[in-house]
Amino acid sequence: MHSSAEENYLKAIYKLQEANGELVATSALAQLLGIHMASVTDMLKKMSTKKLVAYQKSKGFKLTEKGRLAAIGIIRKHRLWEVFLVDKLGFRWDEVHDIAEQLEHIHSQDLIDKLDAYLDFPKTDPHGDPIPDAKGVFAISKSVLLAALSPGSQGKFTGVTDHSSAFLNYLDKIGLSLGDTVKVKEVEAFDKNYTLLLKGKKSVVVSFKVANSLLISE
Amino acid sequence: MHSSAEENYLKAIYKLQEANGELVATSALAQLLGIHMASVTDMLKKMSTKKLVAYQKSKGFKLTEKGRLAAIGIIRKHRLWEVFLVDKLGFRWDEVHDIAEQLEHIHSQDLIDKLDAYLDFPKTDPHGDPIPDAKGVFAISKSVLLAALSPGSQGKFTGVTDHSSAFLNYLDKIGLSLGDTVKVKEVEAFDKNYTLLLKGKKSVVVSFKVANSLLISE
DNA sequence: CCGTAATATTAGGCTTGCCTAATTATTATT
DNA sequence: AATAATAATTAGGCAAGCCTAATATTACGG
Ligand SMILES: [Mn+2]
Ligand SMILES: [Mn+2]
Ligand SMILES: [Mn+2]
Ligand SMILES: [Mn+2]
Repeated sequence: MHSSAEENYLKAIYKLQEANGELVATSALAQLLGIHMASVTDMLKKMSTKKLVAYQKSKGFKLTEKGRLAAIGIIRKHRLWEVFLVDKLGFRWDEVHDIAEQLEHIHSQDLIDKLDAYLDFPKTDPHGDPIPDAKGVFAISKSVLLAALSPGSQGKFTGVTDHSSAFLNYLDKIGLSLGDTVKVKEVEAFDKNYTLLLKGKKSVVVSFKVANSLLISE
Repeated sequence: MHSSAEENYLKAIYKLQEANGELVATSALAQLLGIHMASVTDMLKKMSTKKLVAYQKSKGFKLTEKGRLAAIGIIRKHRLWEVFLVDKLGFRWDEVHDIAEQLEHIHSQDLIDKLDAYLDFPKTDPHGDPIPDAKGVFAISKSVLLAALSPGSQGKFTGVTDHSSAFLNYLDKIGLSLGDTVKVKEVEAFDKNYTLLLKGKKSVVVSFKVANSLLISE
């Protein structure tokens, strides 16, 4: 059984590896975890001994297969708990992350299996992020940033790349929800503002910054 | 916010205080928590500084009002989570304690409020133990040990004093469930075996040891 | 290729929560 | 009351995870 600290390292390393390719830097991990580099070096040596990461001194490190599977297990738990909090307990999507950060460290395979079944085996969490199955396999979803679409194209809003409360609340405010069909009506050349048509009814104008944080599928 | 270790101390002290009256001994706490006396003395000095316990060196200690309320808060969370695990996820009553031991340490008032509402404000947990309300108040329930009843008397089976899996499984096996109406048909003078009538249908014979672990109400 | 800046590691410490061994306090026994 | 047994505390240490300061390594501009 891994400690909560180890599990948080695993998640963070996984995230950085996904984003930036192979080798992860001490500095990047320290920044993501909000701790100092010396602490990261310390911990990585221990995790290396446990074969959770492959560590090359002063070069960088990456997850071993064992570490990768452990990381995916935590992510699975985090996202399933988020679904529970929103679907069953009625939390808003901007409120659940911090609680899930705690719940993801509960150790019980039986619990997570039963929770998964209770939630009817959800494929995505409240933010549109994919939930790996019990074997650690993610359903492949090909989505693109809304900011990459040209006027006239449309698709379904299926995820966000910014998970901050501020951003999620903003989306609530303008009435943009996961699953909405969105059509790019116009892209203003001057300031790159996007005019979007939602489900053919209302239209909203969002900045490039926002368009660049919305994931569109289909 | 208290650490999980502190919360476990609070719960244990509360339990001992309930069972044995006022002052709690270092040795009793050490035994209940499965740690050494020196560790308990250490921790109590810290918790005393935090005004969670009133500590009289070499005499004993007890919870302050602050400590008592904190302890009841943990018990409330533990029991609500047990209800969730049994009622919603389909765990058996003998499987939930260890998982609840972890879940009780999740810090979120909002979470526990919403969970309580989702479970429809249960008054007892799957073992018949009372769940304190949000203000820390227990509904007073006057129950007696089945072993204290004489032939002819009856009541409702509403709780157990032995929470072990072995005992709970045994009750499942003989078909005795929380809420059953139980009538004492006969008490064998020779070996103190109890012959019980369940809901007027089947009858079972249980030992004194068992009768002494069953709580009866009404 | 060299010096400097940026990255990373090492050394030494701290807090939490536990341990063992030694010492002191309390309680029980004669 | 003196002694023995039991309970409790103190002293000194350890592992996990963090920290700061010092040192080493790598990368980069000239
Ligand atoms: Mn999250
Ligand atoms: Mn999420
Ligand atoms: Mn329990
Ligand atoms: Mn219980």
